[in-house]
Amino acid sequence: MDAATKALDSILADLNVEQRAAVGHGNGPLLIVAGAGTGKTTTLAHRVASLIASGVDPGRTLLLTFTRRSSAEMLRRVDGILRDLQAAEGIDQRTNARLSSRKIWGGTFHSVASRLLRRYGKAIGLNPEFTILDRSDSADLMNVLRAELKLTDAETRFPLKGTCQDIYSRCVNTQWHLEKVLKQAFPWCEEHEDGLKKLFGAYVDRKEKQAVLDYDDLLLFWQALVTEPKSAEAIREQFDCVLVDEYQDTNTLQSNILERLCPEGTGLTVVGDDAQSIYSFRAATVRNILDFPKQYPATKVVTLEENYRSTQPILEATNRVIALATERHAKNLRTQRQAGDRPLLVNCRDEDEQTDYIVERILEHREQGVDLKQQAVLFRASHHSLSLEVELSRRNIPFHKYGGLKFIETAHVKDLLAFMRLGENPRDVVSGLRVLMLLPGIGRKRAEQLTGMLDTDRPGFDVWSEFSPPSATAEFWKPFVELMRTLASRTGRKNDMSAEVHLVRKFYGPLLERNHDHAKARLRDLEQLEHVATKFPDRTTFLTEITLDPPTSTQEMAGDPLLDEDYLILSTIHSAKGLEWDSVFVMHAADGNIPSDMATGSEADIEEERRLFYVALTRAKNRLFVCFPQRYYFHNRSRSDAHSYGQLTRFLPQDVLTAFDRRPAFLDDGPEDGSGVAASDVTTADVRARMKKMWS
DNA sequence: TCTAGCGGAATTTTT
DNA sequence: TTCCGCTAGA
Repeated sequence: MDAATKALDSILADLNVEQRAAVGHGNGPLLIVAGAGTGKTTTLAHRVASLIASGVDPGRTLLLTFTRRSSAEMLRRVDGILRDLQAAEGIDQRTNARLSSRKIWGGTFHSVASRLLRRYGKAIGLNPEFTILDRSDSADLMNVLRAELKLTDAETRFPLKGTCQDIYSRCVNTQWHLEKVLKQAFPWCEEHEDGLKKLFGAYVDRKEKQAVLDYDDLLLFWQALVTEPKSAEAIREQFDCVLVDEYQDTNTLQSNILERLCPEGTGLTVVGDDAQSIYSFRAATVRNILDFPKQYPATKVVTLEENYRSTQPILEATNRVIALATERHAKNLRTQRQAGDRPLLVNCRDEDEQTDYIVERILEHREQGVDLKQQAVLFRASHHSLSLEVELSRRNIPFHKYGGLKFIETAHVKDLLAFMRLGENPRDVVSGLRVLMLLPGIGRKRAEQLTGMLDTDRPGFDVWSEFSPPSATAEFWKPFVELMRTLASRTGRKNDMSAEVHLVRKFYGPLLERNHDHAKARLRDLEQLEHVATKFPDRTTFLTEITLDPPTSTQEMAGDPLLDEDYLILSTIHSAKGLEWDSVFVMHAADGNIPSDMATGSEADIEEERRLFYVALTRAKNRLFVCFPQRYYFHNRSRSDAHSYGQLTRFLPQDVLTAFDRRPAFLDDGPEDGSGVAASDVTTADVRARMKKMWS
């Protein structure tokens, strides 16, 4: 055995048998079915590291992850392993920089697509200077076209812009015909099939004219790139190994790209857990992972069942929850960590009591030495945490919130970015219209006229100097055109991005105060954006990254976080995927919230909500709390105490509940005997709730 | 042609 | 409660 092999062995020593099998597997297609907390990241990182150590060129390795955050984490782990390896081999890293993850192509499907398209796009006739529309931009464009095509007659109630966007996106990502998509997912829009066809045709044309791509285009054109024989070969040539994390959340289009990238599955590794598939609303299909072995008959399947995260009592509960799912790769998670508290189902009288309970427990844990950072509160929908946020602020408990409305989606940030996008790509009419309509005196008509003037091949914004603005616009017009010319002149250069944001901010600030409430807070946001911009080398990178990978929490924008700072985590369950904490609180575990009322249309929807609940529970290492408010007040609670009774989530039926301890939030509080409420949940509340349902 | 104001509708998860 | 689209008046 030579030194290198020995070193590799010592690195693998910490892994279990299955993990080692996955890491050491050869070049054939590999499916790693990794249950929650079974060391999926560790395994994948070791596989990447060992590939590199065995001579695979990192620059020819493609690592596709679900978020930028997980990509960074994965590469960090790979580097750590490689460093250990070199130390074990006795190689000084400074003299041998060969083993490094630096050149790996890592990122999300979308960000990798954007890189590839900027490099090879020409081969399929794509202008590599494209700018990217986010979801709401693309809905705005739909809206413009909807009006142009006169599809908006009040009588027919044509679908709203967001719905049009959803339908279009689903067609692209499922690769189904419009008719089938409408029938399956949007039956109430079926009568508009012809109009939608017209709309989508126009949408495709317009995007081409404007040199803009939406999220779906990034994947669609990547697919084209690997289908077109000439470019396909170049791209396939580029990669020896392709590894995909969170495979259960990929869609048909993505699996199709992989198939063309790795014919027969050669060099392809996918990792995932069908029990954690929670993105079907984005056209992800759990079939991808379930059918992978059929798609690539040579597939080796490795199943990881040894859980390193949670205690046995927690695992007992989560196993029971997922056992009720209808179809899945068989798995039964086990752990060596026998000791620990049983998970707790906490009956709260109402939302306020839920908030109080969570806050008190969290503080108590901190007293016991568990950092806030090691505790998380999870919820189905972003707004579920609002009252908790208020209480945390009141008590001066710092927290970071993940998921929900992002900083980047707020009107003022979108406004500011629109200036820069227009500077980058004067053909980007959506940004053009947005920016122009900010100016007083300019509405839809004049904005359209002005963007039309840019349609010529004459570069820059000179034509706008010839425009004589209405009197309301007069004072803004000259500085505006000046600003746009400056921005245009900076295109394609390495630039100080914060200076550029500053330039726009100076012009836009006064307009913001005219157009929006809470101007002060919004202006502060823009200052933060200016600060963040310093990190980017040029405008193209800045705009691309901020659209494809927006900051996940508002606090993340506030510059470098202090490492020693401690804060509580609040997160939507979706955004909590792949993460773990010592203590986890799942709040609002009532039917209607989990599963969400919005997602109980079909059997498949409900199954996905079940998996979502499962994902939430499996984030916990040592302590798990499921909170359930029994009473929900109606919105104007100051005027009346009208309320309805919630029912415990249907994902915790009696035989699953045996794995939980049950307890009221506060034992000796309130007029009623609290323990009575806790002992049985079949009370008049249920009867009344059922009666209410009959009439609603 | 723009904008303010009114009434009705919707209300999740995200690259 | 907020957001969207439409209408009427400037």
